[in-house]
Amino acid sequence: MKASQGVEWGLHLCMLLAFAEPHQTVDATSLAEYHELPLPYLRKILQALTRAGVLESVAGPTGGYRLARSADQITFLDIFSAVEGDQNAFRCTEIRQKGPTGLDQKCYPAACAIAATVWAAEQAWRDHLAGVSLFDITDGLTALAPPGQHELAITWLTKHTRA
Amino acid sequence: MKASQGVEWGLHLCMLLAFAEPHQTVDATSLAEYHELPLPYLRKILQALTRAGVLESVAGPTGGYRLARSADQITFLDIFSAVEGDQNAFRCTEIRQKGPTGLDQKCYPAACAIAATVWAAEQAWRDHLAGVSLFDITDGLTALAPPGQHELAITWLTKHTRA
DNA sequence: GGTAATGTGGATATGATATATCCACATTAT
DNA sequence: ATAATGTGGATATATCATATCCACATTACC
Repeated sequence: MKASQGVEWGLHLCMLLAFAEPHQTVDATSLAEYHELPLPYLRKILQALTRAGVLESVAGPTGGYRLARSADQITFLDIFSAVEGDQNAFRCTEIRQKGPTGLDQKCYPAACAIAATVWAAEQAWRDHLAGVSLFDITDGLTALAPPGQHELAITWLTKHTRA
Repeated sequence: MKASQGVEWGLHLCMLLAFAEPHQTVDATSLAEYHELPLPYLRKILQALTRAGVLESVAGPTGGYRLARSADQITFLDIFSAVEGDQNAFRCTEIRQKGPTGLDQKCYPAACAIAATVWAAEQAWRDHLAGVSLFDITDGLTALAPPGQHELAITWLTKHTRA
């Protein structure tokens, strides 16, 4: 089981944008350079985050991306779901209904107990991700002893943000 | 993010074997027929479960597979890890160290806060899976109103188990 | 000891999906 | 009008899950 690279990119880039001033945007090219990511594919990730309502996009010469709401209102689950989709990782194909002991479909009113158990575990995972916001991390980072990377990030942002 | 089919197969087949008498084995061909699974690939899954110590294999004409220990000592996590491996789904590639604000590697004594957060969520998921054993499910199934599928399974087992 | 039935491990083929790229178009500041 | 930007579709490539086969080791039975 493997999460896509885009999740890591999305989390780090949203974290970066959380340090920017509200309403200011950063263009995709700058974002790609910041973490040395392939620009064409990164655009897909940014579009997914925009469609999901995590980011806002602004077209035009001074356009770019910014958080769609305040950092404390964006959770890790929001970003994860935006990139990966919200399908369960475990897919029940109802193999219990197959084979020599399989019964007619109407004999299975309740969900497969095995699938239900695994899905409950996935819910625990989602609950944890939903409990952490971008602000929770930025807040923790600024509490670390300088010179921290977040200060470099803020300096970098002053050169790459547009009104 | 997607879990492999083998996990579903492993869970259902271990559940089936939990209904068998201790020391009795079921051969791979019968197991494949029970859920209409492709035999050659199923063998790989059974081998993985055996390597991980979830199942025991017996070679020879009356050979086959059986649980390596009692059903209450085998958790969903045991089976999941046996098939999927124990790597984290989220892979941190340390993109924080790359780009214009990247620092020398020795400047990063602590783990990436983003990766740590996601991995903590994965741990919550594992904790949940580790808290459910095969016995927990079989015990719940036999409490359901008959005629239940587990009774058909037990009948089927009497014709496909070997001493 | 021979034979047949089983599991094991390696090699390989196939298919699905993530990753990556490109292009025509819409939007907007200057 | 021009240039810089984001959008969406189409497509190529790479990676991994899925699936299959084969030579071999093990063991019950004759």
